[in-house]
Parts: sequence; C-alpha cells; structure tokens
Amino acid sequence: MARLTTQSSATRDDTRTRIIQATLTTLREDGIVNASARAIARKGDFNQALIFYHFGSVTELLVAAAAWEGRQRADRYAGRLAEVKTLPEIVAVARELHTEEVGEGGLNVLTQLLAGSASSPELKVGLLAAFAPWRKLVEEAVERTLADTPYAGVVPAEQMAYAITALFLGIELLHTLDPDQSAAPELFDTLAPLAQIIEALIRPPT
Amino acid sequence: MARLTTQSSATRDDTRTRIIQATLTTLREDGIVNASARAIARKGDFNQALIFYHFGSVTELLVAAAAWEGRQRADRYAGRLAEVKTLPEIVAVARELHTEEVGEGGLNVLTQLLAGSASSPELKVGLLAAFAPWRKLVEEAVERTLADTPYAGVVPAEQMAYAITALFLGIELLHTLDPDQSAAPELFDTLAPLAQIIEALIRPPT
DNA sequence: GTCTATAGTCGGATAGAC
DNA sequence: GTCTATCCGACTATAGAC
Repeated sequence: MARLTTQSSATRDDTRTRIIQATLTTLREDGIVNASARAIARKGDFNQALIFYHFGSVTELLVAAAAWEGRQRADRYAGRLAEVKTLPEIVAVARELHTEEVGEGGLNVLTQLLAGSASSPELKVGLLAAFAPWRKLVEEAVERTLADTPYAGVVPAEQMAYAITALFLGIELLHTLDPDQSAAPELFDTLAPLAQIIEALIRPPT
Repeated sequence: MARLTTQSSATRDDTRTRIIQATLTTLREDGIVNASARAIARKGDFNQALIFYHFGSVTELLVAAAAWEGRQRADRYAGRLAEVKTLPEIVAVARELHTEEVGEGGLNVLTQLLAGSASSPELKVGLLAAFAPWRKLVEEAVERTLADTPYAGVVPAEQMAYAITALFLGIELLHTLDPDQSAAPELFDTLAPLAQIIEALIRPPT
C-alpha cells in the first residue's frame, strides 16, 4: 500500500515538475506575454488540460514556477555566498553568477514573472516569497563583510542586501537589451578594482 | 492652404498622442500582459481600429510609446542632473526622482515594456534608444562628480552610469513587490550618509 | 491521471461605409 | 480620419470519455 501511494504520488510529482520545467522554458524563450497554457503545453509536449488538472489555472502555475525558480536560485547561490567575507569576493561571486544566469536565463524568468505580477496580486506575493531566500543569503554575506569594520553598526546589512539584489537584477535587465552583450562584463571589470579600493578603505589594518 | 495642412496634421498628432497616452496608462495600470489594442482603446475611449490606422500594429504602438516615455524621462531628469557635481547630490536626486517615479509610474511602464521586449526584437531596439538619453545624462553627472578626484581617469564614467541606471531600475522593480513600500525609501536613507562618507574619502581637500 | 472535444471569450487585423 | 462589422485565430477553462 505504501508502495502504491509512493508510486502514484511520484508520477504525480513527475508530471507537475515536467509542467513547471516547460513553464520556465517558455518564460525564458518566449516571455510572459506568450506564456499561455497552450504554449507551455506545446513546449513540454503534453496535453493542455493537464495544467488545469494539476494547478487549477495558469496564474497558479506561474506562482508554482516562481517558487521553484526561487528554490533553485537559493540552492545555487548558497554554496557560493557562504564563503564570502570581503567586498572583492562579493563582486567576484556576483560576476560568476551573472555569467551563469545569462547562460541559463534564470533571472530572465524572474523578470518576466515580475512584469506579469503587475496584473496579478497572487503572483506578486508568490514572487516576494521566491526572492526572500536570495535576499537573506546576500544579507548574511554583507554582515560577514562588515563584521570587522567600523561600519558594522552604521551600515544596515539589510539595506545593502536590497541594493545589491536590485543592482544585480537591473544589470540583468539592461543586459537583455544590449546588442553585443558587452556592457555587463565590462561593468564587472570596473567594479572589481573599485571593490579592492573600498575594501582597503573600510577595513583598516589592526 | 498652410492653415489647412497645419490643422489636419495637428489633429493627426492629437490623435496619435491620445493613443500613446492611453497606451502608457494601460501599461502602468494593467501591465504588458493586458496591453491589447482593445484594452488600450477602451482605456482611452476611442475606436480600436484607430491604432492600426495610425501605428500599423500593437507592437509598433508600443515602440512609439517607449520613445515617448524616453523623451519624457530625459526632459524631466535633464534639469535635475545638470546641477549635480557630488555623490551625495546624485543620491539626493535619485531619491527625489524615485519618489516621483513611484507616484507617476513612469519607470513601471519601462519595466513592462522591457519584459515585453523579450518576445519582440523591434521593441528591443526601440527601448535601447529610449534608454540612451537617460544613460547619457547620468554619465555626464558622474563625469562632473569624478572631475576633481584622483579617480577621474581610473573609474570609467560610462560603466558607473550603467550601474546607477541598473540600480535605479532594480530598486523600482523590487519596490513594486514590497507590500508596505518602505524598503526603497529606507535604502535611500542608508545611502545618503554613505555617500557623504565616500565623498569625503574620494575628494581629498586641496 | 490523461485524453478529446467544445463552449465561450477575447484578441489582431482588415474591408468598406461615412 | 473615424466608424461599424466582421473574419479568424488563440485563449481559458470545463465536461466527459477512457
């Protein structure tokens, strides 16, 4: 009996994740404007009615996709950011992640959902939750970075994490417009030595 | 004859701007997902067919709206940014503009168009052009700010302008998710004294 | 759980009257 | 330039067979 239950809920989850994957691919390749139940079903090569059976509506599917994407991002960023203790390291990790994100298009998915959330309060709260773990990871990295500086009590890590997340998102957004895709990498080239300078200024040798 | 020509082209432009205004309102209030020709026509209380007569297609209308919005923004920012010479001033102007943008929703329009551009190359180039004047204004402000510092040759103003624009855009994006709309104002509260500190560090007294 | 079929709605775009 | 009327395709969502 346990076998049966496990099996059926496994296939159930398989289908659900398959639908979510197709949703993410659709958002990445065709954008929120074209993320219809039919388009998603075509992309994943399954029946359109499955979406309504498993998720109830397209909007609820988008919320589920947002949550999934948020978890993926948190998992991927957690390992990288856990080691970070200095400003140059933050910039280095940001560059690495930017390159990966561009290749994989994960952030693109989030910006598409963000735009869609303008006309859907449900999606809005879903996205807020999807961003939360990411913001928390950045915040902890900032806290570690500030720990041994005179600014530990002065500069609130929460705000800085908000700023860094916003900057990262904005870079990704503008990057999609860039015809030769060179501006963002160049920006990281500029920020790297700048981070070294600021790091030296804020962390006086004991 | 001149009278007649002037008159007719005036009404022609009147209708065109009326359609563009309705488009911007629709993007602001209902998002790119619901920015259909019919929805826009309802919002502006004119006939749906006018859109196709004057602009040919919905996409071309969106491109025209992007250009309009870009010009509006450049006009508004030009006066403020022209006076800026220091980092604290940049932050102060950014805060002012953020407050205005939130109230008026102009940046929201741009982020909606940005999302829509994912599935429309035409819109992509239109948006790139719409962002150009804004980036140029910020770049000039950064150049003036760096002018009397040792970093004038080291830090490329173009990259910094890109970063500031991205940050501003990202803040606006995350702000739309924020339930109590307090995070962005608090961020500017944090950045203001921070800008003072950095300003003092980068601009050594002569 | 997955399929087909279909109801009902909305959208882009055009033809042609005024 | 602006309107009405209309074609036709795409969409959400559901009912019901399997």
